[in-house]
Amino acid sequence: MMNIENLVREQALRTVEALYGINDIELVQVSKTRREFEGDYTLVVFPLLKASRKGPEQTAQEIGENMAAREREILSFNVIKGFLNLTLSEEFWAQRFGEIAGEATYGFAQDSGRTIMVEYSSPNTNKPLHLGHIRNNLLGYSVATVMQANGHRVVKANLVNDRGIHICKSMLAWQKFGGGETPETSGLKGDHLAGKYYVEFDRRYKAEIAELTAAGMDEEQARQKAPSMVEAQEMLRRWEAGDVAVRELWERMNGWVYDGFDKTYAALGVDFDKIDYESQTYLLGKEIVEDGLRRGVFYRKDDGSVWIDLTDDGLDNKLLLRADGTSVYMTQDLGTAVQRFTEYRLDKLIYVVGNEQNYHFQALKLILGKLGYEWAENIYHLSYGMVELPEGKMKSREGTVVDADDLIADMIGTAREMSAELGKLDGIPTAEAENISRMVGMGALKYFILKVDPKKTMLFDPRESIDFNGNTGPFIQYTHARIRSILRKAAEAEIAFDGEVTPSGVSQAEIELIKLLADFPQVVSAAGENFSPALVAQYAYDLAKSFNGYYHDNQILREERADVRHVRLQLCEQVARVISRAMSLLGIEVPERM
RNA sequence: GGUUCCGUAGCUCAGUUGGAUAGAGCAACAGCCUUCUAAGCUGUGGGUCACAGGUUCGAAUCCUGUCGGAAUCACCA
Repeated sequence: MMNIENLVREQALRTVEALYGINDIELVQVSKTRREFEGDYTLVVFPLLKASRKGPEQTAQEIGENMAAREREILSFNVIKGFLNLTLSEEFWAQRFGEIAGEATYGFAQDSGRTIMVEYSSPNTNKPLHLGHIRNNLLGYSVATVMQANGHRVVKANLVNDRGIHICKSMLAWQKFGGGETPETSGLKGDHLAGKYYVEFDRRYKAEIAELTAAGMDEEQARQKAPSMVEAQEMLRRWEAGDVAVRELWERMNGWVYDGFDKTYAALGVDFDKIDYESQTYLLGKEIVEDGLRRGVFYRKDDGSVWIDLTDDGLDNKLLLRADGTSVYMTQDLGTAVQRFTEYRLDKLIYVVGNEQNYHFQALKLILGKLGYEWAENIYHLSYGMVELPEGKMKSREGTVVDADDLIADMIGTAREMSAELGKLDGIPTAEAENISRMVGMGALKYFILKVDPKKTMLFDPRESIDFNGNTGPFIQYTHARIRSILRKAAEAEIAFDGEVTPSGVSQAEIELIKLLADFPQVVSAAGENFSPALVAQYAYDLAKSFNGYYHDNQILREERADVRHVRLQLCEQVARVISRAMSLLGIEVPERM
């Protein structure tokens, strides 16, 4: 099924070729006609004037007449300034609608044979997830789904940061002040429990620094000499040495955290095909560094540390191996990248990581390129903006973080209250009602996050909370539920509406919706090319919005002309289907009723 | 200071890669439920697209500069 814009474009090309000898498709610009003008597609004639050697109106008129005569899909045309507005026939739209309805996987591309890895989430195991992680997880999951819809094989990867000084801080504080507290004894979710002791560590640590500086030590030194920090570093050394007691504690606490994360992931509806742990991968990359040294891509300083000079590329010198031979973040990222491309024969590796790491990924890509890996260009850093609060950035130390679990519970709670207030779920069994509240609450949250262009910093105001009216997830879900309700009623009344589309039942109002339905495959492909679920979100909203207008102005079940009713019901079914599909790309479920 | 990104209505965001009179939602105001779900629909008001140049038939979009904001430039991850 060719997209209509291209179809019209080719028709226009045939005409201008015959008229003016133009055979450059680049000069043939076709776009959708703006709402305020009559027509479906518009040819911009300005680029053609040089060849036509006539004024804009005259050229447009001439092309219009020729196209209308030549192409049976073109019903009529009008000319405004240099714009040729073309109207396609109702038969054409009816036929296109039939094709859309008949395609089982409408909107989704054929197998591309390409494999794409999407790395996302990648949490630290010392504290619970917050709103920033929510954006990461929803984006990563949605981008992965969009890539699948574009026909690619997708590997969703999570690289858990399960080792390091931050984990030791939680462990140490728990060991000293925890009194044996476990998720079982206190009822606290495991990740929150670890977070509690991370905060406790920080509190003690700060107090120690204050004490030391008061005693005359300078701040930098106090940070290093504070007993808590000394102990935490000692613990990290013992961890690296494989100390049994430390490892046991580490495994125990991380186990609690994973149980907690699993619940949050389940609530968010995200999942992974491959979960790696840095404790397993952090030694990767050392031989790559050796290789780079041999080949003169890297250099060694007198102290033994290894570096690369990226100043010619506008960056700085970058450390790859410490003087003591231990690896840094970059070292292991080089190692994992090589491993992933080799193991999975990846065509693309997408890192969903916040924009605070732009520099790192710029360097990573450059270094891999300099090492001669030609796939380095297939690394893409999907760099998303921070989620800010009205007061500015979230700071865990100042307690201004919006906790993921709290927010999820809030959203579902609000959905529940709102349903009760509106009486929407009266008479529905409790379990189903609860499931609907969950879908709607999560739909509101997910849509709120995903409708924003990933690279932009976005603002979340907890006081105003997330809306359920207007340009929101629930609005779209509501439209779907409403349509499903009509379709249920049609089934009850035993009104059949399958089979061929009858062109006589298609008129302007229907065509407006069919046009939108026809856009869906391009939206999916654009979302893939731009790594932007926001395009899908915007589309779902436009479609729902349009349908609501249509619904308001037109009767469906009560329509008396059988052919018209037939088409309208088919249209309902297809709009519901495409809404549901678009929302599924965002990881948002749509209810049958709400 | 270098690099990257951002600046569109009071607020939150779109703007299909250069096209026509820049669009939604929220908030405000005025309407629409004995009729298929009012979490809906319709209308009103609200803009120097940060600013200044440039490129051209045409610029919110591309280029240059200025101003403002964010991130980053760690032997942290």
